[in-house]
Amino acid sequence: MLDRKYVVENAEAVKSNCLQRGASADIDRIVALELQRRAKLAEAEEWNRQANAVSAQIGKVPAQEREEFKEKGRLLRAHKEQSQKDHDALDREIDSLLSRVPNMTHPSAPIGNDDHANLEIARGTTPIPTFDFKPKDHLELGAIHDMIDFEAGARVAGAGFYFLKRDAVLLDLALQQFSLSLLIRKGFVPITTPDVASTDILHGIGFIPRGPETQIYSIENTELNLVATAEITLGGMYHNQVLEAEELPLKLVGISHCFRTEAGAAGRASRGLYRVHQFTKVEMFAFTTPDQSSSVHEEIRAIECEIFDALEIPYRVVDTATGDLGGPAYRKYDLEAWMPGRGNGGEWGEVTSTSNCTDYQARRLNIRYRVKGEKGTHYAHTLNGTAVAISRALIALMENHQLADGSIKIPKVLVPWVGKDRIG
RNA sequence: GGAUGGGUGGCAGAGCGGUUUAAUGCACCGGUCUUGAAAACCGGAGUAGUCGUAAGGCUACCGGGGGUUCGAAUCCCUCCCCAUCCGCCA
Repeated sequence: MLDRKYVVENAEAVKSNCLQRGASADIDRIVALELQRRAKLAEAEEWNRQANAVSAQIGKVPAQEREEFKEKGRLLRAHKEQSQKDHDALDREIDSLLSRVPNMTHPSAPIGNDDHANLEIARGTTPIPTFDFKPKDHLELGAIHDMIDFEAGARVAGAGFYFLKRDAVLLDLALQQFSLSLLIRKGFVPITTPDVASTDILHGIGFIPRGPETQIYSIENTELNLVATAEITLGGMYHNQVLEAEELPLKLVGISHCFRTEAGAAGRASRGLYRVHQFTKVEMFAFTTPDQSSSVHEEIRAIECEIFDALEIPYRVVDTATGDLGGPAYRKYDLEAWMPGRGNGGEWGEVTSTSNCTDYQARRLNIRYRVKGEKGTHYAHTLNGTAVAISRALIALMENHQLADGSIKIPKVLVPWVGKDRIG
């Protein structure tokens, strides 16, 4: 959420930002309502002040005059209640309008309506493989080695769920172990998080759990929801907390299951593991001061590259265009891995994403930091980035490392965890 | 899940309907004293919103929400959390 004061004072900049991001938001109305709200607040406070003054006198006033003062107090409180009610109504309306206004945008982010405007800015060290045979997709490879069981997943939980079996399980755990230990070496604090979170935490991060197009599974008769990413729980971890500036940047690496309804995604290219309702993800998260966030964002991006280079998977890095940033991101980089089994002869498919959300999430979550010796507090900046999303990493890994006989080469860095250098 | 006791400023801890602008102690910052330090003494200090060029006002905040009252940290309801005990259980 943006700062109201900022919106009032920079209405034109906010408007043009909304335009670039394809967000329809009535900024003029927000500004007008906010000005009304402030006036109502001043009014309510003034009634309250007068009422307080009357109440303070009652104890000292002679008994026969008390009734008169009480009546005066009642009247003032009634005025205060009315002003307060008006104020609260304005406040709620502003809040609901403001929650649909996206974050401001990094000046270097490419401008455009959707992912076609995304800008490729780098490639990984592993070249796109050339096969002297017809490469199989991960579904065929999975079937050969009995690694993924979609039919059983459907029987148990419906389409979009699956069982990992045999070597896929070893790969799953190997990817987690490898990425986690790499991040621990880089100073990230390892964390396993709840797989559910309350609705207000989801709102704070920028998810809308109960809308018609929600991506979120909610638990009936509770305020709990299955998390779509550990970003939700890691960000929520410090809800309403004040951090010390000297402990920033605070870098976390969390492991969680991720649940997504994928409502409205039917029909999109989604064979196999690419778009599923549940997967496991190793996620980076950072709390920083405002002047640290850009460099930490670059650091997270570099770590994502390091991981996929180490996995010997070809990828490109994309600077996400304004129209494709979503609500909270100020800037976003995606890693798109080469997936030989996608489309006709291979396609890029998103495997990681890292966002600098500046203070957009921290404002609603009320996560602040304090500088020693200075008065007051400031909102922290939050960043998130995928280390490894297991399902998509598996696709890229299996399809890129396949050999003519259908066997799959295990990248060197995973061999210690898998216990062998080849599947099949 | 049941029973009981609790949630007050950075921490400890009083207050249980109106001089509370939340006592007091510790920790913290500044000052006096001292060659320096300690001790002692004096003073200061929370968060947020809002008004004001400023100095400085004002309002809210004693786990969250609601209620009673002219007035609530204090009384009532409700939810959450913590502690201890019991039950159950990976």
